[in-house]
Amino acid sequence: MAVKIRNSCGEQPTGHVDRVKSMMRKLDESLLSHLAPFAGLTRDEIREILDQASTQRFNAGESIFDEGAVAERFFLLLDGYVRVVRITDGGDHVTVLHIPSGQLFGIASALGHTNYPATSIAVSESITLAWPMRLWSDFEARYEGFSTATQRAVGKRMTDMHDRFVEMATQQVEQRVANALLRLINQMGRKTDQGIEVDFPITRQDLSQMTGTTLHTVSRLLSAWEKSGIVESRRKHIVVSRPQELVLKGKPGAQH
Amino acid sequence: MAVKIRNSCGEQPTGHVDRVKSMMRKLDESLLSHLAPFAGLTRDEIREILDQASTQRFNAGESIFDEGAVAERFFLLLDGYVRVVRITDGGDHVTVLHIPSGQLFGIASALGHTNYPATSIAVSESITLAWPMRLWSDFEARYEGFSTATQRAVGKRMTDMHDRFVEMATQQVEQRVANALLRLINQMGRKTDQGIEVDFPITRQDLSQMTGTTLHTVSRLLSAWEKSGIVESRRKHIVVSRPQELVLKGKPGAQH
DNA sequence: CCCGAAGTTTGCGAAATCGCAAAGTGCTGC
DNA sequence: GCAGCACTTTGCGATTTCGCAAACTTCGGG
Repeated sequence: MAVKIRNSCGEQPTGHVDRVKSMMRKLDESLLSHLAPFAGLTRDEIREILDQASTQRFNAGESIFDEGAVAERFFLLLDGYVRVVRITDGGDHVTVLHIPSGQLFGIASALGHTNYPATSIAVSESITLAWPMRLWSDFEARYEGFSTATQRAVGKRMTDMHDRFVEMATQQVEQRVANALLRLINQMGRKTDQGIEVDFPITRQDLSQMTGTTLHTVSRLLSAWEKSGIVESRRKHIVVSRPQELVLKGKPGAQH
Repeated sequence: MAVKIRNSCGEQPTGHVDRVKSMMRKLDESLLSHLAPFAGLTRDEIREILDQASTQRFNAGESIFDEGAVAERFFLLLDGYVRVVRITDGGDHVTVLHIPSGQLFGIASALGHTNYPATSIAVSESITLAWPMRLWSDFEARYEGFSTATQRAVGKRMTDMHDRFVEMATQQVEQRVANALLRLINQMGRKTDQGIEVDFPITRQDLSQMTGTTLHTVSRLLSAWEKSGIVESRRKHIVVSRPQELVLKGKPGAQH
């Protein structure tokens, strides 16, 4: 095994950039072949799909599309992470959803929409493929399983949303934050020596926007958890060292 | 204009029962022809669809299907109202959604599910049509527009859900309850002399389960609003007499 | 006609969470 | 190497909302 190069505190492993560069050079069929919406398609079909796609790179913090804009394109996240947010009249940001790489997003057509219902922002450097939205119905008609796979994806997001809604309606802040963090490390976590780390830069404010609380309260909770040895955190980094104990915090009736 | 017969306080108008009876007798093509999923289909197609359906009647409070059960059938609500709830480990009930008549529900297949993700309960006497779930893909394939219409319906429920999530994350209880009540009278309201009444029996507890609060708090809010002349309520009945003022209560920064 | 169940109201103290303020800390660019 | 900005921490009082308790009201059934 290669010796790990420790880069200046908290950067993505060097592998990332290389991967990105290679993606930008050529679009390999194998990029898509193992993803649910394209599983089972022939090499030629995938080639066809790739040839119609445009690649794009986004820096962390860059917006990919904005709420209300006409939905001209739909996207596949090849690498990185994307956050979907809604902004209220009062200016509050609420994070509706996180997209890990490999998933479609901005799929307004799958929901019968002509405009994007929310804003998408890259939370770490991200690479996307994008297709003109008019191809959506072609894809559904032409490619076996595409439609089913996207339905399933929509269904999953729907039930996730319900889960979070129920959580918001019934649990208190500590439980909500604990569960949000657990979801993050489950779906977008990276193993480290000290535990599982959220795989993109994340602030207290970000967490508060996912859970409907304030950055202050999140800070207090993380401090408390850090004292109990459940998490370790640095600026924009959160490592969960004892996930099982965090699970307890996420359940109603947990001890304090 | 006919003189309105005032029936014993708060019952459904007599027309309801008659309508129900006539539905039970024969299934008329006109029942479906104006509903989005079936719009534009021929008389014969609708006949075909109706012939495969089974009709069922539910009393208020009766469960139509339960969370987790294998999704054997999908439903169309012909008359009445249905509430979709999730029940937490802690036993809390959270209302995810209300279905007005004319809409499909229990459409797990549209979301790629094999089991119902939530429980459905009739909140007033309700009549449903139901089809075996295996027909879902037939319907999608055979009937022009069915698929699109259901996608749109799913999309609408998705954005509604997002809206409510954002609301839950950012607004305080009074605003949430005000908005919930406004949605109820907009979508399932009935005009009366005193204002707009929620068209099915609804308790403080029900409202609290829609908004993530307690029946006590809802009671206090309704009492206050009643004092200001915004609503009038009797046991299980809520009439909004001044909707515009309720809209103000639903906005952040409203005066008290 | 009365009784019991279900739904509603209200008071009051307790708890959770916020909001504001101020200070600390780490990172980046120059 | 330093300045400035972004992010974080923490204290404390204010506010919202809950939780519990008790009484009241309405309705339907026997």
